[in-house]
Amino acid sequence: MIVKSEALTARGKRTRSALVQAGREAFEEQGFDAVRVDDVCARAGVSHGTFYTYFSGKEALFTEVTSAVMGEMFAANVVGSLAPGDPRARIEAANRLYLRAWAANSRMVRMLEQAAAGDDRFRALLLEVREVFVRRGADGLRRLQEQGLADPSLDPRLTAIMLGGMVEHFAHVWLDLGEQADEETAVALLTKLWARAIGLTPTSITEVAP
Amino acid sequence: MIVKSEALTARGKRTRSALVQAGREAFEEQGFDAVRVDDVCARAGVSHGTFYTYFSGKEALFTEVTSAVMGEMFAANVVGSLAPGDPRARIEAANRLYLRAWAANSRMVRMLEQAAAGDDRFRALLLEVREVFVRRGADGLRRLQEQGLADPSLDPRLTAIMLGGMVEHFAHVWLDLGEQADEETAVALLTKLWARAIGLTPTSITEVAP
Amino acid sequence: MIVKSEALTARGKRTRSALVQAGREAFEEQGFDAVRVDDVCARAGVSHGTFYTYFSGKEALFTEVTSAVMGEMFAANVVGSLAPGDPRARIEAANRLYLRAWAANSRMVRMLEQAAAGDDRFRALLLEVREVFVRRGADGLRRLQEQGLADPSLDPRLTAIMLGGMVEHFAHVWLDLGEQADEETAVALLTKLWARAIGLTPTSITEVAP
Amino acid sequence: MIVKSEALTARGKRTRSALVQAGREAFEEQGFDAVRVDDVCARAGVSHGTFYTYFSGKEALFTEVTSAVMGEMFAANVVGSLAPGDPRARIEAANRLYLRAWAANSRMVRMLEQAAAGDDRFRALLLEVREVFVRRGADGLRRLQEQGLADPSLDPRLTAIMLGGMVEHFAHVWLDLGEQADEETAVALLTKLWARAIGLTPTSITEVAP
DNA sequence: TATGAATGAGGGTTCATTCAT
DNA sequence: AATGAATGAACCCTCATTCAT
Repeated sequence: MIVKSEALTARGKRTRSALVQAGREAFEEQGFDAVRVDDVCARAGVSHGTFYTYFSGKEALFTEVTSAVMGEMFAANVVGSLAPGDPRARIEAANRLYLRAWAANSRMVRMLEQAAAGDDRFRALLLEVREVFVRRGADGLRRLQEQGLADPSLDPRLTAIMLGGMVEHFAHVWLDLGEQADEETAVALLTKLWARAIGLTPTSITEVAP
Repeated sequence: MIVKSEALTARGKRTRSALVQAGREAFEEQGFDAVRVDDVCARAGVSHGTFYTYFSGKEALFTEVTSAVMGEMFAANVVGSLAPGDPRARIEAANRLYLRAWAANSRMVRMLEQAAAGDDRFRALLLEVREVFVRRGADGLRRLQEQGLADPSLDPRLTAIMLGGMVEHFAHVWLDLGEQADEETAVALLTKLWARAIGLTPTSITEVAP
Repeated sequence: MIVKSEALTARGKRTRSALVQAGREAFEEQGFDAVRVDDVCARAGVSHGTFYTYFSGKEALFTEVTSAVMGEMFAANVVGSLAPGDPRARIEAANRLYLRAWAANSRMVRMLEQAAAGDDRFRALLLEVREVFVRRGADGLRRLQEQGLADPSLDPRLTAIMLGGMVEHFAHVWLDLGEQADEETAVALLTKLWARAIGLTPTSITEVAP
Repeated sequence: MIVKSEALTARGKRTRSALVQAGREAFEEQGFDAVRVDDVCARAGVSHGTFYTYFSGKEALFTEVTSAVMGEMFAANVVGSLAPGDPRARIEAANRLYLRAWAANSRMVRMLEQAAAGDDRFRALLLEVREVFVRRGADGLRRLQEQGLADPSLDPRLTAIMLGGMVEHFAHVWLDLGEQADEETAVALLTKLWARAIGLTPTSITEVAP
């Protein structure tokens, strides 16, 4: 008797999203295996019987939570694509957004990575999200190459994976492992390294924003 | 009545290392939580009871295994430091060694990352290993800066973290997530990106370091 | 707030009998323990809560259903008693009716047997129904004995139990366990065995019916 | 880590058979569904964890118990076939043995009937046992027919099913439903009914086999 | 040393029943 | 009358660990 989001009374919707929220917090704090269904229920303030009204089990909740997080990551990426300006500014904006998306979702993505090691469905979800970021990075580089602003000999996909990985990995070290750094410094350095790595030609008069 | 490596009969040593080996395989394939002590014993061809002759529990075995892996990572790093040649060649050699070290230990390091999220002792071990790599990268960069071969404005530590992360993360994407690439191409590109990112001045005549 | 059959709106009556019908089907297909109240409600097209408007619980529904079935068995028996004719024809008619009553109710009677093993109320109901059949059989035999048509040394009750059991059991083997046989052959053989077993004297000129 | 009968230490064998014995008692008293694994463990005097050392679950225990019971039924039948003497004496001996086999196993056979309704594996086991009895009865009748001692027009299989069913069913009514009767009377009546039903010719001089 | 039987805390899940709407 | 969300007792099962042999 599992109930989906649709066709729920207001009360049901409230309970369901309380469980999703509680689940997200629990997974982030403890990891998939360490989370007990009862923990989630206690956080959400419902009995454990109620849990099974909405989800078939712990894994189903996890799927729901990760999907939501991945959705946020997608959204962050879309917003980022609106950034205008000269190439360097765009790279900087992208890096900043990327770092912030990670700041919000880092733990859950790591949980997903963990889950992906043992379950192909999670693996597929992970690869799907990753692909969006890779493609966006590769497209950006290709455009610069076409405009003669970046080294045309670089393989766009592989380069995007490597430099994107640099940002993603730094976010992890920074946020999860406690490496000290402030956002401004980090974004500036990431941008400098990225720009130079692709051989970005400084547009003759690089008027920096005031 | 746990027995350490020292003071063991030959038979005891054999049993113990069979358990460590079996444990490593099991952890790599299934992850810490999914591994049951029985799995390890079955792999090692030993009865359950025997396990506790050598280890106080599953966690103790994990500690032992991760320590061994970290030791291999250290060793790889040390070997890498012997590489001679011009800066570019040294960076290339380091990247190649790094990728290979990951090829051998990627899964266990990820397990350690996972364990680090919930246990401070594992966290400390992880940070310790990471520090070795970071320091080596930072030292290398500082030397180049002193020789006037790299951009002196770069923060050595932060830059080493970022570029080292690029390599580490690529190894993960390549080996664990199945991104297609051959080692030569990957090493060449990583090296090119790394070198350009730090503003490496192409040394006209490759004077080997003293 | 359980509502009985009397004093119900038309709508209420419809809902109630939908539940009884759904319950009978469910019990026949799955057995008492395997049936969940939700199954019954789903079959009846009613929400869980509504069930308890009409029945105090699963057992109450079961009681209702079995009572109905037992009623049908009684009715079958009554109809059978109207059969006229010579003794052999009456025995044949009774056997045929008995087999047919089982064809319609076999599963539910078995459920009742099952329930009777653990609950004295069901046991009493079962014995009550059985008694009707036994008594009818014993009375029939006694009449034949008084008429000098059957072996007077037979204990009427015990004989009725044994020969009646033969018919009942055959019905079970035939219908529930899938033994191949057609009704005509079965009824003829049961009648022959029964008649001979009680030492039925062939009435010299048996033709009664017009 | 389920352990079969073979390859067990003496202690293991003791524990295992204690569980089987406890299981049999529990199933007989309460029926499959009502039995809790913990009940069985308590009866056997072991912790519930131990149960799973020997059986994969409740159903596996039930399979084991029913197999044992069916084995006893087989054995009873084999012993019965040794009975010598004139036809009437043989029928009487068979009926007595049959009643006694039921006295010992009645409850478990009913459990099996119950289980057979929902599980084809149990159904197959039930049919297999039943077939042995049917075949034995049919063979006996056929031999009498060939010797000119019984009505040759009777279908041996169907007749055996019906008369065998009479005995089986009486056993149930007698033992499970509490119908009052003593064994001697019951066996004598069953034998008389059976013999007359098949038209057994009284052998003038009852020569017992040497 | 090695064995494997025994233990029991701990966790996931089901489902009859209650109750506010 | 009907609904369906919420409850929690009751069960099944796993597995790390202990211990007698």
